[in-house]
Amino acid sequence: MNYEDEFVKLEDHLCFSLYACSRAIFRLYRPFLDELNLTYPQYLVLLVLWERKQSSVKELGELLGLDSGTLTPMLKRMESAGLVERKRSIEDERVVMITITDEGNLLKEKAVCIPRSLLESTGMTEEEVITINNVIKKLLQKVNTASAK
Amino acid sequence: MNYEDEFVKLEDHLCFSLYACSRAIFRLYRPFLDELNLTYPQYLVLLVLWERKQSSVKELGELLGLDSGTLTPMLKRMESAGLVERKRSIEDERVVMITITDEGNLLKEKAVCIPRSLLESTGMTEEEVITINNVIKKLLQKVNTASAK
DNA sequence: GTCTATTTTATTGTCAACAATTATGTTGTG
DNA sequence: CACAACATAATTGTTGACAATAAAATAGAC
Repeated sequence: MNYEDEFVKLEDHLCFSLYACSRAIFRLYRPFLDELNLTYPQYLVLLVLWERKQSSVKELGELLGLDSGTLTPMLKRMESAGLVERKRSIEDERVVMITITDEGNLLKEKAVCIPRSLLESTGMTEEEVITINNVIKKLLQKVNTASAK
Repeated sequence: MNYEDEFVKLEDHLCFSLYACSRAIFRLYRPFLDELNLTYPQYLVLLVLWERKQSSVKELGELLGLDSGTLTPMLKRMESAGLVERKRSIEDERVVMITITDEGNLLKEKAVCIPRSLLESTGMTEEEVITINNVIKKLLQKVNTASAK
């Protein structure tokens, strides 16, 4: 059977499955993140900053695959929530450095249990998740290679 | 090694991989969909309507996992683009039926080659894609079961 | 050193996602 | 019938994505 003979059904589009699945997991995260007053993308920014304390907007964008049109307003919201600081670099005034605050660091303690809670609520094993993640990471690489051309 | 010992890095979060991958594939679709003046979510709506000609907003929402706050404005945009019609059902005036127009149907011919083009640009085989899709579909089911509780 | 090209962030505008609420209509129970 | 419970869409407000553009600073070429 050929891809084009019968135009594929919704559920047979890999992109749709990924899109639906990503949003479905967002929904699982929400109750946990609500307690920390975080959105999922904000949580991702903190994941980066918990590791490295500081990052330029550009680096964040590269890591998360987001551009300044997304990050700038988001980081400003996080700044007014007291989670991060935004300061222009002195060496190069084009770059804006994002630094995590003490308050932002405190959230790490509360957030550290979230992945495990979610794991349990789906009834999956750690190994399963790692296996699937490896599949997706490989796919992501292929897609990124394709779009770079 | 335990999940919580070292708080996992960005790329080890399955949710992040899915989220990043979904957006990366959106980017691959964009040039093709731009030619049809469609966004990816609009393309998904059409995928449904190319199969069944007609659907209520509620059904669309269940199939796509989107609520009326997302669908209503989107369907209105598609209506003013001439792709669909919105009409309240006579039997039950609460439901709004979405019907595809001739113009909307015409797009199917142009869209039918998109999945294959994307496949080729990633250099993946049809089997690979189907395999990954099955993994994601299974994951989606587990996640949806978890959030239903 | 000056001019041009490049880098980096910010801004603007459009479209999506979704929670919370409202409006309207239907169904079920007494 | 009347009234409550429920179902369906629409609306409103907030946050994200991202293209396109602008603004500012730096680096490179000559």
